[in-house]
Amino acid sequence: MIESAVGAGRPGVAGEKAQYRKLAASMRLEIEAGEFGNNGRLPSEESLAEQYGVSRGTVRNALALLRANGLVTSRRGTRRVVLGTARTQSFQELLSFTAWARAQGEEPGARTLHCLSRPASAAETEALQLDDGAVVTEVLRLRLLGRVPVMLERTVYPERTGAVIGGLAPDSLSHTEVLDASGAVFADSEHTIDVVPADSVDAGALGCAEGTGLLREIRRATDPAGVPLLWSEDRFLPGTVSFSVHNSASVSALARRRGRP
Amino acid sequence: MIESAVGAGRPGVAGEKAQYRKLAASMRLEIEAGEFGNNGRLPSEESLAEQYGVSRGTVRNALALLRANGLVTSRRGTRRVVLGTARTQSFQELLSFTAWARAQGEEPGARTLHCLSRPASAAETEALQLDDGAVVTEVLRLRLLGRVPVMLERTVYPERTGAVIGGLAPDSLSHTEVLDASGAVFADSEHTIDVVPADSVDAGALGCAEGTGLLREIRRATDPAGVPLLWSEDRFLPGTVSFSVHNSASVSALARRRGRP
DNA sequence: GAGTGGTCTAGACCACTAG
DNA sequence: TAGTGGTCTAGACCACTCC
Repeated sequence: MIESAVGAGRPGVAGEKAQYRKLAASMRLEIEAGEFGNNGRLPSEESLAEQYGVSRGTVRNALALLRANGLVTSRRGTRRVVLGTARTQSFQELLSFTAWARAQGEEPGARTLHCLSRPASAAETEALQLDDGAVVTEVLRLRLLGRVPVMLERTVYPERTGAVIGGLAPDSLSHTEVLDASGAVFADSEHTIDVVPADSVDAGALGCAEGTGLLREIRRATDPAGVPLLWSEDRFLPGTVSFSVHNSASVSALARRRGRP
Repeated sequence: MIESAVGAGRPGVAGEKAQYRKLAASMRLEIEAGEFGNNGRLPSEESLAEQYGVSRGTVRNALALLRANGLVTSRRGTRRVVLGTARTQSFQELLSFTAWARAQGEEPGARTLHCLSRPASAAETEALQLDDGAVVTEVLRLRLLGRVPVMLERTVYPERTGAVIGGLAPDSLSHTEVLDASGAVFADSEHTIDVVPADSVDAGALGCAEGTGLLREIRRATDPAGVPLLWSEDRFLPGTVSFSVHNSASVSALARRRGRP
């Protein structure tokens, strides 16, 4: 085949998804529709390739996606098995409380308790990769589902992103969406989860007793170049949310650590 | 190249790792040693391929591993950037409290509070994919680091694995290692994390007040065929451990859920 | 022994970033 | 415009599972 590989590198139109992503989405629907049954076996890679008119490599890319999301197993020697319908959230929903709430069919709410600019602490300088003496914007917000307080959110933005956030109305909902629209691109995030006793601020805002164990999520998000975009500490009332993670022997993104973060 | 692909499918000796895994491990060391600096840029895929004498595909496999573990970014157009040294744990350490504790340089301990066989509840029948009326083995153990109680672990095994566990001495440490040795293979696991108030059993065993918020981790592990191997609920004293997860826009294994699991 | 997924190669074109 | 990662193809051999 001297004149091979003519139609490769398909995504011609900008904004069009890669083939393997479309394939993965399509297979995801089939799996969720119970096409192969629960604990059913998928067709072989080769037959999928033929069926969809793509190469085996593309099929494998698609399956790797489903594998990472915990939808199917994979092992040498036998066909893949359907593990279940692990509905993981989109990256967007994970970063934005607003987007997440809406996807759950709930009404998200926000009440800004304060929003100020100040010099970064040593820890923040480290976490956000700032220069010494840099200024950050700190926003403290109470987040609601319907009218029920659920979470207290303390977010710290570096100067550039902080400037965008600082000018917003105190009742505006999604800061993440605003940043998105301003051109910021969220690419990676690191989440740390533990329990912390409510202090007096937490207790006052969330309406719980001081000392109540709150579910804490610390997030740090970076753009595609690795530049930190925000750092945030969310404290959830017990019983309001839980986090779930899928893990496989081949790729493990979860870690347990000693003590507090 | 008519006589190409002679040396493909390398792993000749059983137990030998794939090339891309070795490559990933090697690059991981270089990154952790600060070879490219923090926020430094990696060599191009092509130059890595040449340097290590492998194809670009193999290099990409290796880099995908590092990417999933949050060590490097990747985007079209520029070289990869070092994100940091996200020391994620091996799958083994994540499943076995004993293995984890030892890797932290701590002395793991276990005290069996009870171990019994009984009919599975409806929820367990569902989670472990059992037949109606199946019997499970439930083990309740207090786990320690040094002499300090840290966690109360309630594990439910289906009949087959339970038979292996049932015959162990009450002070034996790692059930996971025993199962491993018995031929069970852990391939996937699903973890759910939230906060739960200590009940009287928790309080008595862990030495905390009733109602104290405990960090709860619910795990379900399956073998490569998707067969459930165990279900467990661990309750950690506050401040003893935290969990951390890495996430990227391309593959997200973390989800936030409403309410308790 | 047949079938299947895992690994590897070689080569191609494309989209994007940056000088 | 050159360099780089993303996507896709075609083909090969191997390790493993199961009949």
